[in-house]
Amino acid sequence: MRTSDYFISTLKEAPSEAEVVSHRLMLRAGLIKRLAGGIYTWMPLGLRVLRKVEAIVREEMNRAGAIEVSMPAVQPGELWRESGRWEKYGPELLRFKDRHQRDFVFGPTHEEVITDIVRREIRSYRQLPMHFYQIQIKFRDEIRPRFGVMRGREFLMKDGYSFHADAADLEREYQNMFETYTRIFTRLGLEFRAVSADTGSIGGTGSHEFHVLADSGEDALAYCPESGYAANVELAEALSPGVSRPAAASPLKKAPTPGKTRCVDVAAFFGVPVDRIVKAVALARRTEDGEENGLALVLLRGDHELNEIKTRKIIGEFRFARDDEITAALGCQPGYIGPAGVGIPVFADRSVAVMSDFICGANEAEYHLTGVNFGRDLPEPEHIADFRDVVAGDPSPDGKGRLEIRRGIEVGHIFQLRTKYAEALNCAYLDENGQSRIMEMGCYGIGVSRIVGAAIEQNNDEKGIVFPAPIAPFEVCVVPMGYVKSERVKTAADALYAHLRAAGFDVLLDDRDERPGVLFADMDLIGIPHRIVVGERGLAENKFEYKGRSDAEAKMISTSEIETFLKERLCAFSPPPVF
RNA sequence: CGGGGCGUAGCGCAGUCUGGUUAGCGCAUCUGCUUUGGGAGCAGAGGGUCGUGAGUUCGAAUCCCACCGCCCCGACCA
Repeated sequence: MRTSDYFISTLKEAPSEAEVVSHRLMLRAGLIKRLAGGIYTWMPLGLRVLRKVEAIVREEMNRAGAIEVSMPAVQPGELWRESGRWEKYGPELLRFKDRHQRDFVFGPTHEEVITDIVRREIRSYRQLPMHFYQIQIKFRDEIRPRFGVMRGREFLMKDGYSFHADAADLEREYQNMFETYTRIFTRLGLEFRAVSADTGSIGGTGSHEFHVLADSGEDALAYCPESGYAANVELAEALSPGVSRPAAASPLKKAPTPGKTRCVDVAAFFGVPVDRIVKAVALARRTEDGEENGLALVLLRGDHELNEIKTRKIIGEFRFARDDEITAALGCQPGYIGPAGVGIPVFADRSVAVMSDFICGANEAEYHLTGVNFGRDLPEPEHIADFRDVVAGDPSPDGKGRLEIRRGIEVGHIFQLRTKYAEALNCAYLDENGQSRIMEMGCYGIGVSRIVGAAIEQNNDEKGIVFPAPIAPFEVCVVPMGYVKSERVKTAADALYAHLRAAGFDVLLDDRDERPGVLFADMDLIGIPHRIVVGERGLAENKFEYKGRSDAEAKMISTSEIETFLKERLCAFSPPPVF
């Protein structure tokens, strides 16, 4: 491609709406344009990247034995009523009516549609297993779209659904997908990690998320370098401290702590580490039917955070209590509440259960208690369990080594659904004995458009994007110094461009009549991994100048050796040409 | 949903508090000349419903009200 025949639209300054680096760079490089909140046009350059990601995903899914289909984005509401998700999905599901006032949704996912197809098409165990996938636009009406295409409302997703006669075969395909995803993210050239994930209310035997590692990621991942354990912090278990509670040594005292409502402030006020503080989190519980079910306190160490998913599993559905509810139940505002003398259930995290002589709120405005001890000053907690997020340095749940924490962007998720949807939609087959049996089901997602944002989030510098070669919009660019002014340079650049194209390279010739600085800046910004400069200087010695996007220095390469040189540098897993 | 901020040319911004010439600056765009190895210089030009609507006023980008849109934070960390 020649830039003169193409469309490149870069900006020196990023629109002020963009906060995270990948979003800013995608706008500056002209990869995307915003149309509405969380809804973006993929401009030609960005589309090339998206298509390259898509091509790798498709190739590996096909290799793994999955079969591509394309299901409608618009789906009848009736099908969602049948699965029960019309009521359960909530406002993220975009619903609308057609001219006959029939309900429709814009699909956020396709379990209903694929299950409907399979229940009609597949009748015999002889036809199983079957794995269908598609790469298609989804819409989820996110509460708060942000970070450009990383949390957009409209996005491109690969979603696959597998159907099996039994759980063992589902397990086999799940493992197949685990390996396939590992291959996909490796080929994409990304630093990633697979972690155990929460299986939520669905249950099932397993779920893994694939995360691109980046400090700005929305998820925290716990992993153990020694044992290989890795899990989303949502899930990672905080083991019981291997110590028993020390005996009480200090008397109970009440101390004024005006204005000290945060644990760190209270700790600083008393001159003790924050892990000597116990904080009480007031939760308003709900029954399964969603009715209010009174307040409860969960006690955490001052340096720990409540894990909502774990808590939900232990005490059931809840929301955080409002200030007025807390005042009504405990007699003071948040900041000074504590477990002593309260008439509501008190739960304690394992790490709190082994504390003695601790500090906590006095349930009286502007006062905390010190030297507090279970058994002596207040009853033992009703329940002791794991309520907190793990932190760096915690022992690994598999008993070997200590955890470290890194942040990640979730780009893939594989899931053993078991029979949840198949049962709701009566998706059954006849087994060897002619008996009707419900199918086992797995689902496997990859956020194709999110990968583009995540890749940039992970790979950029002050000059712009540093695309991994397999997904760069072009593999190599030819940058002539004075294409319009120098006949010699023009001839050499044209010849090199033709030669590289014939050799199968995905090459961009920047033949714009611009100053060199403009060309360099744009090629750096859009992240082309390999650059060849054609100039009078080099040509005088029969040489081109090569520089990798992240190389510090350029090097001179003989014109006759440039093809071999480039071939050695290109990614071994080069995807097939896209256009 | 709650709090905060913003909305002026394609992008980044000033002007708004304290109403008053023809709404301004940088980048980008177009023309000419010069320049040509890291986002050039000079000269000139085009481009504006000042988010929308309704008010106050002799007069509104500026003040009042409503609405729309966008961004950030919060909706655990008591």
